[in-house]
Order: sequence, then structure tokens, then C-alpha cells
Amino acid sequence: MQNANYDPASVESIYSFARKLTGRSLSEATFIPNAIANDKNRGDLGSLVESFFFELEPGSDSGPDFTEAGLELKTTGVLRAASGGYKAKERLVLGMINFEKVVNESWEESSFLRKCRVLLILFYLYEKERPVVDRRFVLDPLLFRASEADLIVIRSDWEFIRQKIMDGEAHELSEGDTVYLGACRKGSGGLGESLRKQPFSEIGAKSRAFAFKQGFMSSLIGNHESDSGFMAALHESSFEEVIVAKFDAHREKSVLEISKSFDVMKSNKNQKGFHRNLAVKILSDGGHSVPELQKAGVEMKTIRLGARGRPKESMSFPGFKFLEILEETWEGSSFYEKLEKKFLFVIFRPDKNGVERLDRVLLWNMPYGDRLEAMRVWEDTKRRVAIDATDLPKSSESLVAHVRPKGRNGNDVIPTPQGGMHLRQCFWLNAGYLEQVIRGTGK
DNA sequence: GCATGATCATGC
DNA sequence: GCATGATCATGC
Repeated sequence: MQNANYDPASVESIYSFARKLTGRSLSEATFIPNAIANDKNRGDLGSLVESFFFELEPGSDSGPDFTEAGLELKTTGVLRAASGGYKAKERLVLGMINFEKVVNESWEESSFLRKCRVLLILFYLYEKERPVVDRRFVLDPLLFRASEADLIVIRSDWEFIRQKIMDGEAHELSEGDTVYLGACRKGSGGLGESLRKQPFSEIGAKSRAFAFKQGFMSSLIGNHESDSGFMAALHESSFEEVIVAKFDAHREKSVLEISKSFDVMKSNKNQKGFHRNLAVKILSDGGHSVPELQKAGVEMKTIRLGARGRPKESMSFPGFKFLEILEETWEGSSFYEKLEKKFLFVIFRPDKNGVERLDRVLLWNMPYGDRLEAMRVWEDTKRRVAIDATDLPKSSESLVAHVRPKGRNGNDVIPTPQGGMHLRQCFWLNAGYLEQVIRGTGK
């Protein structure tokens, strides 16, 4: 079947297309007919993804879903783990065990291996009350190829299961028999139903399927998380593209919508880090930190615009002590150090109705000329601290930077060279300057 | 509406 | 306990 979105013969192409689901639900990623989207009882997200996102014909069971690429597609639920990451909601079923056939197969030639050598696994956040088409894919897809070490265990599990059937004990199979790959109950043959025949015994057996056990799935997820998102994506895209793609999934969403999608609420109506928190959630797929930013030396700042597109606030930087700045040089100062960095601005903006939305992100370096102006303000500050620490550069004195208090409260005072005590201060980039920076880029 | 002053919540 | 990022509050 022809498809304009990806090349069904290319694993890479399929994978990149699958990544468009990351951070979204199926209904956000593609059109779903109302009759299906509204059917809250519709349980099988996997087949909906196959038909509406990948536009595959309903599969025959014989081979992998992406026949040409030899790739089997799996869609599976995850739950939040106490650690902050995710864990598997349940085992991943890989295909029914055909008691008659499996006994005649070798591991290398097995239909199990043929079908499950390479898996493309999509992880969505399981939320009971949420219709399946609205459940969000919270991790990047995982292209699963069992490691050598895993394969040894999986093979031994598979052979154990096969041997039990050869011994005429299919009815005694149990998931606990094995380590990573289990024979789980699936399909007809439950209580009161007719049992299936097995080749080496007259006793009927419950029908079973091969499945990666829940613990194995959770460990896959854990490994995937730790090298996922950024690092995995970085194999294919630039740092900037990765970041922009993460935010693109939430662009134009209201702050409320974003917070709901990550299931976070303002813990406190004065929670000043709320928007920053949302940005962290977006970048880390629901986690609570973004070590990649630190690793790359990127300084993330949130900017909230007013109705006219001007930042509501100036941007603060680490504080300085009056007595210390006298001993510092510009290039030894923490303000200098920060301004040398690459910034990631996460920009929020109110729409016509005043609803604040994620506008866009911007990776930005301060131009050299503006750093010189920041240096001038810093030098001026140092000079004036020595004269009168209560009279420092105001925002009206420079287009770029100024100095203002930053403290716990009115009691948060530190000593001045003049022998008095004065409110702790820090450097700020002017709101007006930031406005120019933002206007000069993108839109 | 903006400049300036003041302070809050959080994470280490 | 304290630094940090961020926001609130006030007065012109």
C-alpha cells in the first residue's frame, strides 16, 4: 500500500513518522471519525493506530505488521512510577502460541522470532477514564531489538515453553515458569469454555500467548527513558530540532491544557515556577528535570508576554554581594558567565481572549554588542557600589540591563562598603530589551 | 503602562 | 539556610 507519510520498507522512515505521535494522543495526531472517537468503549488503541495513523490494512497474523520492513508494531500502556518515570501497565502480548506448530519449530526458524525480531513499541499513558484515542504517547517510540544478553534469556524461556508442550504439559504452562518471555493466558479456553488440544496429551489446555512479562517491559521502559527523548532523538536531529519538536507538540495549547495533559496543577496560587515546571514537563516527557539542558550548557528561561507582546517582567539573574563585586572582574562575574550561555526561551502569550498559551521557543545567544553593553552596566555597578551601594544602574539608564533588589523580604540585607546594610541585589535584563530580542526573531 | 521596589515558592 | 527563578505591588 502506498503511503505519502513514510516509506513502509524503511525502518528509519517508519520510526521518524512514529515519533510524530510523541507527546500527543492519536486524536491529536490524526483525524479520527467521530463514530470511532466517541465510542468510549473502544478498547483497542493498537489497531486504531495501525489503521488511522499508519494506514495499514488490518493485518494477517502470519508476518510482521510492516511486512517489507520486517517490523512489528506494538502499542502498550504505561503508568507513572513513584520514581517519576514510567512503568509498564501490563505484559506485552506478542502472539498466540500454536501448540501444534511450535513443537516442530526450532528457535532460529520459529514464527515467534520471525515476527518479533524487531518491534516498534509505542507507549501511551494509561488513564482509565480517558477514551483510548485521547491517551497520550508519553515516550518516544522504542525500536526494540533484543540485546544478545536478553536474547539468551528469551530463547531459553521460549525453549522451556516449547519443551513443556512437547512433554504433554501444555495445560500446566504458567507465566511463572519463565523469566522474560511468559506464556500468558489469552483467548478462549477460560472457565467453562472449551479447552484447546495439545499434541502430546489428551488433556485440554487453556490457550496461551507469548508475552514479554511486565517486569521486563518496565525495565525496557526504564532503559528507554534514560537514553530516550533527547539522546535517542539526537541521533537523527540537531539539539535545536529536538527541543523545538518537543514544544511543537504543545504549541498553541493553553497553560491549563498543558498542565492537564501532564496531570499537574498549581500547588499554590502563588507558585512562581509554574510555567517553568510545564516547560520541564514538556522537555522531559513528564519527568521532573532535564539533565540534557545542563549537559549542553543551555539556560532555560520562561517569558510571559502581555497582550501587546511585551514581556511582563524583566529577567533576573543570580544575585551579587556588594563586598564581593568590588573584588571581581567582569569576566569573572556570574552575570558574564550566564550571558555567555545559550538561552532557551519558552514563550507564553495570551490570545485574543486573554487565555495564556504556549507561543513558541527560542534558542538565543546574546549578541556581542549587547554583551558589551551588559559589561558597561556591570562595570558601572561595581564603580557605584564603591561610592553608594544604594544608587545603582536603573532600567532607564540602559536599553539592555539594570540592577534591582532580589531578596527574601525587606530584612534580607547585606553589608555595603559604606558600612551600612542594604537590600540584596541582582542584575536583570530589561523587559524592553527582551521584547526586541523576541520581535527580532521568528515572528 | 512602565519603572522600580519588594517578596514569594522551591529545591538543594 | 540560602540562592535562584519568578512574580507581585506600588507609585508615578
